[in-house]
Order: sequence, then C-alpha cells, then structure tokens
Amino acid sequence: MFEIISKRQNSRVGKIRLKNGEVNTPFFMPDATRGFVRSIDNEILEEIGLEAILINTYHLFLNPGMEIIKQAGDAHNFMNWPKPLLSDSGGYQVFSLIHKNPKLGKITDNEVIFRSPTDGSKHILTPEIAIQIQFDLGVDMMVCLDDPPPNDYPREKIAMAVERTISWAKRCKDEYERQIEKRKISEADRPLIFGVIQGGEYLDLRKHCTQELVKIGFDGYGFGARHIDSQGNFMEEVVRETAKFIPENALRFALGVGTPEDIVKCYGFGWDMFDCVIPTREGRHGRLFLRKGKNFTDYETININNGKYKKDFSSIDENCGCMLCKNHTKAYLHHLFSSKEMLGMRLAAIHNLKFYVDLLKGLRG
RNA sequence: GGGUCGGUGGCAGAGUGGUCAAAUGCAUCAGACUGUAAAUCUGACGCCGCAAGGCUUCGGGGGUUCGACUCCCUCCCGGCCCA
Repeated sequence: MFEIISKRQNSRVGKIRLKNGEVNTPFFMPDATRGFVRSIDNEILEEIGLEAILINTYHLFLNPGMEIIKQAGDAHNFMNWPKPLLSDSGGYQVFSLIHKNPKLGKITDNEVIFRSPTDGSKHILTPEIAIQIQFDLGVDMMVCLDDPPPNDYPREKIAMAVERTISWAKRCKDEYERQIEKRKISEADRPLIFGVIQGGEYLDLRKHCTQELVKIGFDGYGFGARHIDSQGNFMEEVVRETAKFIPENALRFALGVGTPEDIVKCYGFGWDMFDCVIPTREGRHGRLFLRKGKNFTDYETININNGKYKKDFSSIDENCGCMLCKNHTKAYLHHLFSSKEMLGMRLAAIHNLKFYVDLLKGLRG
C-alpha cells in the first residue's frame, strides 16, 4: 500500500495506493472537518492538485449524523469527493473541546462524553464507536481515538494520557479487525489505520508510546497533540527523534502540521503526511503566503487587511497561477476584505492551499 | 417672525453637577491563529510619555459652583411645528 520510491537521509518520497486512488508522499491535506473545506468546492480542490482531504469523525457524527451519510452511501458520495479521504477520529476534539474547557465533556478510561457546545446535548465516543463510524464514512485512511493532553500538563498527566491512548489504540485495532471481517473487506480495499503517538514534550514517553503502538501494529503512526511547546516553539528534537522510533515501511503522519517551515522540517525528519487549518483559516483572516522566488521554501506572509495595500496595484504572487494571482491585485483583494466580501476569504484560502500544494510538490522533487 | 427639540471624540450615539479623556457600535491601525466551537479572537485608537503621570477637550463666549459634557445667560448652527 505504501511504497517508498526514493530516500535521502531521513526523508523519503513515495506513493500510497488506496481504495479510492493513489496519493504521492509527502502530501498535505486541507481540513474538511465538517465535510467541506470552508468556502472551497471540491472541483477547485482537485484543480489545485490536492490528492486527499481530511474529514472529522466527531463533527460528521454530530452533523449531519451517520444516518444521512449512510443514506448517501458514504462520505465520498455525500461530499462528491471520489478521491482518497482520511478521517480524524475525534481525538483532537478531546483536546480542543474537553481539555481546554472541562465543561464541554468528560474523559474516562472507557469513553469520552462530549457535551455539544451549541445545544448541550451529550455524545459518547468510545474507541470502538470511533472506528465503526470511520468504516461507515468509507474513508481510505482512519485514525485511532486518542487522548491528546495540552503540552503544559504535568508529566504524570501526560503519562496517563499515553497509557490511555495505548489502551484505546488496542481497542481500535481489535474493532478494526472485527469490522474488516464483518464487512468482508479485501486486503486491496481495506482502509489504512493510524495509531497516534502521545507523550507531550517528553521524548522517553513518546518513545514508549511509539513502541507500544508498534507492538499493536498499524499502517501508519501519527505525531499527536501539538508539535509546538507551550511557548509556541517547534519541538524540533522530539518530532525528529520520534520519527526514528517508527518502522521505515510505515507512514508517518504529522497531525496538524503546520506552518510551511514546520512541514519542511518534518519532511526532513521523515514525516510523510500533513494536515492543518493554517492555509484556509489564515487565508480567511487575510494572511497570504507568498513565494519570494521560484523556491517555495523561501516565502513571506502578508496581511492583506493592512492599510498599506489599499493602493498597491501590484500582483499578489507572480510565481503563483491560482485564480487570485492570475486575475487580481493586492489593492483589489484588500478591498474585498475591507468590504467583508466572502469572495476575498475564498480567494485567499484557495491561494494559500495552492501554495501548500506547490510546496509539497517541491519537496517531492 | 413665534414656538420647540437639539448641537459630544473620524462617523453614529450614550452620558444630564463630581466615580468622565467621556459607555457602546462602526471606521481606522496593528497583532494572533498549527489533527477547525475560528468570515474568529486580542490590543491600540485626544496630545506628550516605556511607565507612573501630566496637559487640552463635549458648537462659540460669558456666568453660577469647591467642582460643569451636565445648571443659567447670550450668540452661532440644525431639525420639526405654527404663521
């Protein structure tokens, strides 16, 4: 399923063959958390050159709910995205909702109880349910439910989260095998399954977690929680060394990574897969990633909201061929943003995604 | 001409004797955003100062008062009503 085509030091270029198509590694997936990349149609995502996108178990489970998705067939049919999909397990919501705001739910060794921030309703996710949902979504790659604690938690709490993540990973793998058998899925069509490595900033915990997950056995391993420390600095050593604990023939997924420079660094350390909200969210907020030359790793960012762009009729990024750069000036994009016109946010998000796609293409060589 | 209501910071608009350099919204100027509770959030926004603090403000002028954006007089300007 995963084939390494070339290697250089720790990094590698490869190809994954999945039920719904091939994906060249390293690659970046935009987050279509609720079944859509905000403001951007799938047709444009394909046109930009994206080969896979990420959807979220928790969010789709809540809305529209699995009944609707099953009626449509699966998530590919529902979204009309025939190419590979990866679903995140809802583990990140354990972090972003509950760890950050305990009122929004409760984590026990057995399950996660979410309280919907919008209507207060209760939703339970167990490792088994998370896997069942992901089979119903019909994705090409799925992720085990995990417990990602904030990096500034004390060591003993991080260690607890590691043990919980390992035990949930085992339950996920068991459920995965049950589902494969029950649904009579062939080896060629089976979705890949990823374990998630926790351990915060502690390399020994990361190592222990990885080793235990490898014992269970997964197609790929994700670097979980956050790859930046509580001060916002890239955890270079932990991210670099953790990659080395993962078997070479397994995929290495740097979850939630990241800025272009973080992605480039992670790639150098041997990570193959990335996803992040940065290009779309920051685009919507007016931040644009611009190449400084032909070399995509040399870039700068601008905030198109800044007053200095009001009369700047220069092109946005001469080295980009996206619909924004082909057709419009900085002054015009500034005007769209100051008018709060959604077209501006949309064009900026499209541009940033194109920047990411090209960056990854550049890494592949 | 008579009556009446009103004139507050870039705009809109609170405030009606001290707690007011003056609510709030908008605009403006910046910043943040990393497996999406995010078209969101944060800060600045009279002048000087890093700050403590100081200085000058609520149409103009004059007055009452320990103290006025708030009360009185007058002038200017605007809305509405009557002639």
